[in-house]
Amino acid sequence: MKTILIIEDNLEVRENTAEILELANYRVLVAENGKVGVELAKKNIPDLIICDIMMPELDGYGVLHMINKMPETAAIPFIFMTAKTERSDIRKGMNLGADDYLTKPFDDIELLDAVEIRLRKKELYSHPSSNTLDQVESLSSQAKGLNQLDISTQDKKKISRYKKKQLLYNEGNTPSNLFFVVSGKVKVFKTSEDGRSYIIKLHKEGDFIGYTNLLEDTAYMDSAMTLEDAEICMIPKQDFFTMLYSDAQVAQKFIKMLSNDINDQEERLLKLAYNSVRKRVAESLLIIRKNYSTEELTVPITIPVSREDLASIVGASKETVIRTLSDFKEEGLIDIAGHKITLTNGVKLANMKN
Amino acid sequence: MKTILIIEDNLEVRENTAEILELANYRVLVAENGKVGVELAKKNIPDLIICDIMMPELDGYGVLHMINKMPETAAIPFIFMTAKTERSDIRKGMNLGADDYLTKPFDDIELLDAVEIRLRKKELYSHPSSNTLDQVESLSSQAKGLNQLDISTQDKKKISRYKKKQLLYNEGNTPSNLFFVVSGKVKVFKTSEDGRSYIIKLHKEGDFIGYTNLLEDTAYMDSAMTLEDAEICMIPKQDFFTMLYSDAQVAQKFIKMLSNDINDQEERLLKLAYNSVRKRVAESLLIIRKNYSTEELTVPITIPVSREDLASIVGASKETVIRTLSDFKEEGLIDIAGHKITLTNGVKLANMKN
DNA sequence: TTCAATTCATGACATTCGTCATCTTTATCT
DNA sequence: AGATAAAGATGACGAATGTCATGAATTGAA
Repeated sequence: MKTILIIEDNLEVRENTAEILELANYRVLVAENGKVGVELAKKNIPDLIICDIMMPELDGYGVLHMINKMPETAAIPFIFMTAKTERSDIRKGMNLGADDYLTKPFDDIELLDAVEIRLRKKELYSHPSSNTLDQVESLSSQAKGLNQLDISTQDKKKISRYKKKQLLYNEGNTPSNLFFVVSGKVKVFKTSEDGRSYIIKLHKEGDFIGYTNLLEDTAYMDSAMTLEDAEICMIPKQDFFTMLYSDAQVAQKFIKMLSNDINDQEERLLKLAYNSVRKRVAESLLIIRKNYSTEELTVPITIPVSREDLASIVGASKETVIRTLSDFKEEGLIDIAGHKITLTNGVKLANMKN
Repeated sequence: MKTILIIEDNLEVRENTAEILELANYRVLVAENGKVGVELAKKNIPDLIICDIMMPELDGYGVLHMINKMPETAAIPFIFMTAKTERSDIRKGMNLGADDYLTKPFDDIELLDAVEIRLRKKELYSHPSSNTLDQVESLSSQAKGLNQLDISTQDKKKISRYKKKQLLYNEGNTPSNLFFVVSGKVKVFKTSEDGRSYIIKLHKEGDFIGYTNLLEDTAYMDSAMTLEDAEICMIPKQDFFTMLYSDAQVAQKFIKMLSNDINDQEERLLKLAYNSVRKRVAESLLIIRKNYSTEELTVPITIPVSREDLASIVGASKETVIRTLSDFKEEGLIDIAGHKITLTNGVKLANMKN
């Protein structure tokens, strides 16, 4: 959600504007004068600032000047409001570096249009498409293709067949291969001192496994086990590093994968900390679903999962998870047939309240 | 030298404008209609476009639309000219994403001011100044050594001072800087829908902040706030990527940091899932301790921490955490004086059973 | 310093969740 | 297919944790 700061001394205009923006699903901060506004901007780093020109204490031009001066706020799009439609006033604002203006009175559409276009523009500038970033981006995706090509053509012999519940590696092992899943599902999990395990990640065909410890050059801190019969391609450490050092795009690709993993884990930490088991079970089911199908949530999908594994994803005791599943079944959210669970109402599962 | 493209059907206006800009030492391209203008823009990628609205073939709005559509030209600042001073015409241009406008007739100063400010604005987002480049050089060379980074003596000017409880960035913001902590502590946290927050990581002097979303090129998924007065060095996105792509060692360093973060988070996930609050409180205290001192566990260390922040690290309610602290105090593990907690028996805290 | 605002601390109570025990169903292996 | 092992389901109960309310202590601003 984007945050917008409104700086305006007139209560009515301020509240009115705030209301419109809130209805449009922005987070809105308000300040009744320039001084407060600048402080708020510095503290909260909004995504956009709307500021009146005529104000006591510190006028809009002053605010703009200060915003532009501080590096942390200089890049925030700035829209000023003015009752004066005189050309020179607007000109002055634009020449100070404002990005747009609104002449009072303005209606909802004008406001929302201006806000939206400036937010979009900002994003555009931050993601310039002709710079190195994008070049690397495209090269990287090419590299991805090459990678997988290499793997599939290079050495078919190196593909190992694993049976259900076979370990790829165990906590404490020293990494000597990068794993690439050709087919099948693999769980990566960690076990605590008292024997309980938590599934860090589920992998499906096309995923790489075990790169963090390889990259860090440390022993595995988790274990990987197949959930079903699988074909795994093992890329020797040596080859992996050769690839990594010789091809900058490969490095970029792994950097992106790592960053992505981190963000996923942050999300899970937050949810693990504060969501109820009920909600976590629902989300875990959807996580597994994603490993089996890319269909829309409205399509019922059947997933095979042991209660034990599910509990290890949820981070709760097996019994509690089973009870929750029973509840879901009664509520018509899922169907249970043996260890197979059919998600009949994915939408409701996704919108589960705590 | 900056290149400016003028798109204008009227010969006199076109030549006049071109002349002024050439005198001001810009390289000028001219097009006599919208079609030619778009083609020229695509071929030459100017630094700024000035375009008349009323034109045969393809009018200014159409040009702007096409410029915005093509990724290679979308980020070029666009100033439109109009003889009409009517509000709605200017509005229409701005809403299409123009960056500024000129109303005809305009004089030299108006033109040059507008051009200059838009070029400067653009630069703010995309181009690294030579100053910052130098700074990155120094950061980068020090990063190689993985030694303590000390830039405080080198470039005091580029360091921003932050007060207690100031936001560096907010969830949803678009990253445009990499942050480097020169001094002070910073918390990175995530807030759930129902307002509770979880502290993902505590940073101290010498840490980089905000690299994951920068690397992934996505909006921030967490927020960063100072815990005490701090000095933060901001490295523009562009510079960061330049450094990353040009220097394999820097890339390696970030890869290691990312891998390390992942392993830390895995560990926290496991503990959050199965450890008691009591144990998690003990560990959280030790995590904070690590941010304040590298002394042996046997040495008593005093840490300042609000109960709220502590609860956000533990992942439990504030009251529960406070109760646990009271227990610890009774057991002689810690001393409490205001919001300061002294870890008198770090060893016992570290060996806490569930 | 003094006072107001915030933060800390604690009690009472509701709720969630884990544990253990037991029974039922499903999967696996000849 | 039938035997046997493994996994799933459910009840009873207690411990852990969250919630709300209230008063005490601490901090920060004037």
